[in-house]
Amino acid sequence: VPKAPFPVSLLADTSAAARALLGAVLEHRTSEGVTAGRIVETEAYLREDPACHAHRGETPRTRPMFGPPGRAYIYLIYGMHRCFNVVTGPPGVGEAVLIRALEPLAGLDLMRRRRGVEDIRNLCNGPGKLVQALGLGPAHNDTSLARGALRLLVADSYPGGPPAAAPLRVVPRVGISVAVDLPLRFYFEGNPWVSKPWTK
DNA sequence: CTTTCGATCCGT
DNA sequence: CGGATCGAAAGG
Repeated sequence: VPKAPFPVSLLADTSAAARALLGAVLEHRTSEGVTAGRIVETEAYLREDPACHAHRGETPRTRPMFGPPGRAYIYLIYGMHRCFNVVTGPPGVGEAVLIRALEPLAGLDLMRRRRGVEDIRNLCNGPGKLVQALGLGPAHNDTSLARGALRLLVADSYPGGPPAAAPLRVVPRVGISVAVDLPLRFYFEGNPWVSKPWTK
């Protein structure tokens, strides 16, 4: 099965992209091995959205968000974790889709080693967790997802097949303090790999 | 320059 | 429920 890159044309509209990315595969190849997972939970962050890092304009940190779609935006949060985004929208518009959870597909033992946990359910069910499981870091920030060690692929082109069909859930986002009611979080109902946000 | 605080996770 | 841990961004 040839591995096809995820069509960048599907990233033009950020909300639609957040939906379209459900089922796509994120794969990272390193000397340690290959890790990959299917995207099962996303959040859209928009230009006129106060919860969006790029809302107050372009800064050194948010620069990747203003670049062309199909690249990575990875940032440090709480001084210890990192979050991975797919840059979306036209160049010059600071928008992106946060990847919140993956269904582990490949390299599970490597993921376990990197995460320091055994339970498969705790490998990629959170934005910080999946970054750690895939071994992503600052070096991947602002890199292309079309080619290279970190790739975004269409679901059908990856061993494991496409995701099962289920009702789409569109609900408020997790962990933000502004624009808390915008329905910009996407996942399929009943998917067991979706994160379980901390009730705080 | 100083202070604040976050698109999180984990152990208790 | 509190702590870790640090840099970006806001405030003075």
